[in-house]
Amino acid sequence: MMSDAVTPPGTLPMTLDAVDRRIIRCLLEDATLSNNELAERVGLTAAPLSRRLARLYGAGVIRQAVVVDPAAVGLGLQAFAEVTLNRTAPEVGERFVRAIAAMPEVVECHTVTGDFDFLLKISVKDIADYKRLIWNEFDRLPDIKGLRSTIVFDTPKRSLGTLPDW
Amino acid sequence: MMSDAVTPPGTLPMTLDAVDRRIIRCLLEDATLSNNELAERVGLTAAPLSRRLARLYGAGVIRQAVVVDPAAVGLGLQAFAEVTLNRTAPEVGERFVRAIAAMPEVVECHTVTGDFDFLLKISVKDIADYKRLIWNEFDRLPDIKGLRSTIVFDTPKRSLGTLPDW
DNA sequence: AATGAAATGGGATAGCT
DNA sequence: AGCTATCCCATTTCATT
Repeated sequence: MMSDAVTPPGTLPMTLDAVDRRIIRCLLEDATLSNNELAERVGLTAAPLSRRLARLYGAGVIRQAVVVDPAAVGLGLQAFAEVTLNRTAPEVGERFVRAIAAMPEVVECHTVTGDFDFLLKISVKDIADYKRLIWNEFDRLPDIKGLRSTIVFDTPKRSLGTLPDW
Repeated sequence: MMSDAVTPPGTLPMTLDAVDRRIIRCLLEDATLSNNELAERVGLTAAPLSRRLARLYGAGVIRQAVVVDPAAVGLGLQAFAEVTLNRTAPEVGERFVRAIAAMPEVVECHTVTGDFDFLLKISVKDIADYKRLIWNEFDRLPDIKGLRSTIVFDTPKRSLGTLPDW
């Protein structure tokens, strides 16, 4: 099979071969693997593996992260908010993005197609905290035409990364 | 201020003090920090920091992860799908969860309040790939009453973890 | 009980074949 | 890519407050 040349953001195009993909797969399954364990699993020795890893990290294909368990730090409630703006001018959207950038409760902000403009993912302590966020923070923002909240019960599936079926 | 006792999933309750929180904050900002750098930033030496880290990882408060840049591996399209089921029996939902668990394109699945049952986050190559997923995979599933797609233009904010304003 | 200093052990990486 | 050697980093032990 051919290796597709792909372009990480802000970097040069990079070609991933089958070994690179196996490396990524293994790391997605277990990010705590040592280079020796990882090398063994992908059928390599430590040195070339180390070089490949450096390439992948350097090109921005993968990056290390530390994930916090929300409940463990007192964030018991997740929600999605569909936001519609009065888009009278181009800078309305940019102002909104700047505003939510300053709100730590807003964990993700996507601009989307459809009958709303932004889909936000929000992480707060509890329902009271969510009410405070909506009433005291969002309702202060200008140009918000509509906001629909969807509370998360639970999350039966979450995979930090995915790969096409190579 | 008091340290709240919190309960990571499947583990014993754990108390996080101010130093723990600073550690977590620093790691969220930069997961590649060495223990020495991290120790310096939180005002500790390497030894006690190492112990605190072991505690945090052991209790499941934080965990290491490797994040893949979707575009870099050929996944150029993100979407959200709001799914409504014919919930005639309790096992309908469970069957659905099992089905989407086998679909690598479904990166997240949340059960939610509101006028749909599941919110899915989906990561695919392009629009053609998305059509294939919806038409060939989802439309084969029984009990799906409705599905509304929302395509992501871009993601102006994404923070892998958040902390309450301690 | 938790910190800091020092030593030890292991893993990651660079040079070479 | 593999082997080897080096170096750096993480961790453990111990003394200390």
